[in-house]
Amino acid sequence: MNDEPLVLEKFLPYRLSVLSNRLSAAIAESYSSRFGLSIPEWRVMAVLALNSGLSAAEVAERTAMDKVAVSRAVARLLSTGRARRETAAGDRRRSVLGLTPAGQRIYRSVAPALRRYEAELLAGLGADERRALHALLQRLEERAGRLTPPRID
Amino acid sequence: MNDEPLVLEKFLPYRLSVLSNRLSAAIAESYSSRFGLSIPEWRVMAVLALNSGLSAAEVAERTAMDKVAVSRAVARLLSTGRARRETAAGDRRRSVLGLTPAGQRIYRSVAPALRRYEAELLAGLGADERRALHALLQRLEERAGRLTPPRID
DNA sequence: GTTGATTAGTTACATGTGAAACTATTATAG
DNA sequence: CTATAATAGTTTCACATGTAACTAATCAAC
Repeated sequence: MNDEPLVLEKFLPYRLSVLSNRLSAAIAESYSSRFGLSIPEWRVMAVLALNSGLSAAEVAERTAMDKVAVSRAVARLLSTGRARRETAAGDRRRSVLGLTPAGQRIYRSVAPALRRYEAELLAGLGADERRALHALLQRLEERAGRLTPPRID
Repeated sequence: MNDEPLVLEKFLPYRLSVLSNRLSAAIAESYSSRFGLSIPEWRVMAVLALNSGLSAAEVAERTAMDKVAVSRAVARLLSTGRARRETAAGDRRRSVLGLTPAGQRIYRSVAPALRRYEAELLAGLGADERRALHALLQRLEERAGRLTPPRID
């Protein structure tokens, strides 16, 4: 039905991957060089900053990370004094996570820089274009969730 | 100037990362389970299929991979009989890469499935929306290239 | 042409990552 | 209750990946 060749540079998933990797690398470099944070650590911090008291599994949900990655990121945040952990009263399997004051300070230092960066990235777009981008991404996200994976004959 | 919290789920680089990882994982699963190809191997194949005779460095450019990743992917493609390599006449450092017939068969089997997948992904969008998406991505790509990295005070 | 600098590509090392196995705790079935 | 299953989180192992060091070939300068 469609026999055109697959040109990598025009293939949407590839373009998203390249763009995303560029952005992530630039962003990660900033907080890694300043605070020695990895991407998983920063994601956990970003979620805990606004949702104190989550369990590891809940953090995993909201960061799109798997539980192993969360476990490791939390372990490092604990050992560097940036997160705290208690055991949930009533279910001693569950942990109750939060940032320490030191962790909160780091978050308040990193978050605005990343928001500025995002703002610069979007600076070329008008309000309508931003809305369009937002809507398009949302449609793609939904659709990606439902889609049946590629089937190679 | 802007003190709103950074909500991960609304942060553009994060959204792109999650979407891109979902798509890449679904796609990679298909050719990995069918042919044992890794993402780097597939990318190299996709480029060589349409540009036979490239050197490793040229492949690296077009796939946005670094030279080490290309070297390893090529090594595996050679050992599995899917790529061939000669030494460039006139510059014996340079390699001249291409797919073997076996590699071409795999490409012709995988590429249409991925194009169908992309088509399904875009099926919800009208022609105008696709153009808008294309244009927006292009603007973001350009801008990401120029942008100064986030500066944390 | 010999020396030093560059370029192409590979190898080594240290670290990151995912899948599966494991521990501890809680829930469910009988 | 007791036994079995399910859940939260950690650890282990094998493998992937990035950085830096390395080898080989070419280029540039003299």
